[in-house]
Amino acid sequence: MAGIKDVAAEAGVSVATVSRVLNSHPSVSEEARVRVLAAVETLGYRPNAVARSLRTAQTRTLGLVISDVLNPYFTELARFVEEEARALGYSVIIGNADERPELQDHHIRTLIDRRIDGLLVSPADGGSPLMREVALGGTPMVFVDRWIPGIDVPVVRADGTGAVKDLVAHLHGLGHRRLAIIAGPAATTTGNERVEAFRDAMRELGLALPDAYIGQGDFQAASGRLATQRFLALAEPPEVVFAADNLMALGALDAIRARGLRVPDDIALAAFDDIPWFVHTDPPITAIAQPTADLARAAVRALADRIEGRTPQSVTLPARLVVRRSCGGAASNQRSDR
Amino acid sequence: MAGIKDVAAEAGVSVATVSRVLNSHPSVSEEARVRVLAAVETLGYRPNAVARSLRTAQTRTLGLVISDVLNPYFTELARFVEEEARALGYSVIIGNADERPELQDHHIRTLIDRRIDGLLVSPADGGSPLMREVALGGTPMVFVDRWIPGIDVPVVRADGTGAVKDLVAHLHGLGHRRLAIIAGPAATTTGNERVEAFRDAMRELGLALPDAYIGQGDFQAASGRLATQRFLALAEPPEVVFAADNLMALGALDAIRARGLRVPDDIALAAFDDIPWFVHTDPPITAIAQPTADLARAAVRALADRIEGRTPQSVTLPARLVVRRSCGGAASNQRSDR
DNA sequence: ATCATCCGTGTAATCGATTCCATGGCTCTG
DNA sequence: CAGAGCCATGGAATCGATTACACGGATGAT
Repeated sequence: MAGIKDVAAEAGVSVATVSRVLNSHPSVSEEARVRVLAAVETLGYRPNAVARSLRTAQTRTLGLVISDVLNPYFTELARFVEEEARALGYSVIIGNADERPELQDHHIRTLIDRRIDGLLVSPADGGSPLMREVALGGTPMVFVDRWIPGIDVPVVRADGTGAVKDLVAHLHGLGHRRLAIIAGPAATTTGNERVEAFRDAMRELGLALPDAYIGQGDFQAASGRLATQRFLALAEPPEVVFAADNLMALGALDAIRARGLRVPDDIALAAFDDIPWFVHTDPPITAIAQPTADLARAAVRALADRIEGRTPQSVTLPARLVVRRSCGGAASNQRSDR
Repeated sequence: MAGIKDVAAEAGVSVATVSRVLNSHPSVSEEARVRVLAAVETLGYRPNAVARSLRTAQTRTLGLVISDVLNPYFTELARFVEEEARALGYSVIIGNADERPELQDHHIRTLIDRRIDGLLVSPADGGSPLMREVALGGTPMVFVDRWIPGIDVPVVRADGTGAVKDLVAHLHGLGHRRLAIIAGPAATTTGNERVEAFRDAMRELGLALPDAYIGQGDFQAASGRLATQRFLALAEPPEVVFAADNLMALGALDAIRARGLRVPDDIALAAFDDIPWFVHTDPPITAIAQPTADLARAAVRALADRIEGRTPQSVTLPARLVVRRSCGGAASNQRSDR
């Protein structure tokens, strides 16, 4: 593969001049420029990004570590992150932690070794020593969706409290009183916040959230299934199950079906995170939608700000309730999404 | 950040010795080894992968260019590709082409510039000049799922002909005679092959596939919706719609619902590509499942073979039919997947 | 005892770019 | 017309690793 030296030889100039042309440095004569460009063209020269990175100490690459690529919410997030990063001239390397802290650490380490310019993380746990070290070590970093208290890094996330309040009011209005929730891992912020928001919203309406109505999940479908089986086995099962993410909602749906029950007639179901498939399930599922694209864009911009010496800002955007048929009532096939 | 020189100084040896220890070169005294390791530990030294790559001319990174990350089939593929690559000591950079050839070219170019060791591609089109050039240029490359005729590169894919035949027999057995298909883009191999397999299977049963029953899609939901609307507007609409991928099936489901029809009573539906969500749609959708994990593993291994000087092999694995309720008949909620 | 081998180690070249500094020619100014 | 300043350019240092080569000392064979 042709190098800068070959181009210099072909154009009859020095490598310094070639480099200047390629980086549009002002001090280059028009004649040299055209000669270099012609040489680049005939040789099909492409600069070696590895060599350039070594010298300039920047890779124009961002690392994105997410907890589960198979979760459509994160897939979508990743897609928009890449889009915005590309617009800003960065590439993205995605690391899938699969909700496993040690895998998360593995990815963070390789990304750092590769000298990525910045790191976007949705932590799978409450904070590995490594993550703290990296943040303190000066690597530009931004948390997205989830964050870790005590690590001083900008956070870009959605605030679901308003939407959860709307949801609880909606359920209350439909006559439901016994509401249960499948929580996410206690080690994640989203795992806790959603339960708290739910509990608060219920309290405001004078409803209690007994411990038996709090299932412990891990953001995976199987845990949603299990938690729901427990709910259904209670002497007084809940009238509504609210899953803290979309995969657990699917597990819940499974468990309900397996029990021979029907949604929403026998039991209602709602989920945090709206995904396209919820329109097509039986029945379509009422969900809380996050502004995924905006979150992704804001996160990338915050990270780019940090990298390029500007002051990054934490961003919190509101989530909103999308009512479908899974909780009963008249709300029908409305095109409330997209 | 500490460099190899700092480690050498700390350990009281030369950089060469440090490098030897780190690369487990045999000619190092036990004493030097422990001293270097200790120095590495106290300094928290991590080798700079960029510098190493420049010198060794390998990045231990694979590029994966897929046509649509939001398509669960490709998401899953990407996830298993990363898993296998990691097991083999490679990182993966994913490029999402969004079914747009120019975006695909962009990703290929940046990946080449970054000197990835090999490229895994599921081409979005019939073959850009760039792709041909890269393949000819000696970059190790493997096609996965889709491929480009005329480019001599190993192909790892699923063969759906058997499963399609099973599907058509299943439909025929249920009494369906007017079968329609929503095809993928003609520029993709999967777009054509699936139609051909369908047509052949029908012919064997003495059925014709009229042009009006071939919808042109682009593997996106919207195109499935459109094609289905056309089918339903025909004087004699089909009894079955078979979508060549999962997103178009979803679009078809939308169109059928919008028309006020019911699946499978009014019209049957089946899809190529099985995804977890198909279990939860209304009704669960009969689909042709690809062995995604095996495909991903085979593709990565073929690429690693090529990179490491062994002879890579093309691999074709059979897809299989998973019967659910969307085509009618007795096939019920069976757990036929996973 | 002598010479060849081998082993552990260090010095320096190398990968392919960017960039500091020196240089020579030119223009501008006083 | 001389000195200052600027511009285009090239030579060489540099980034942080790997590795070819040289070298001295120890070991083994004859």
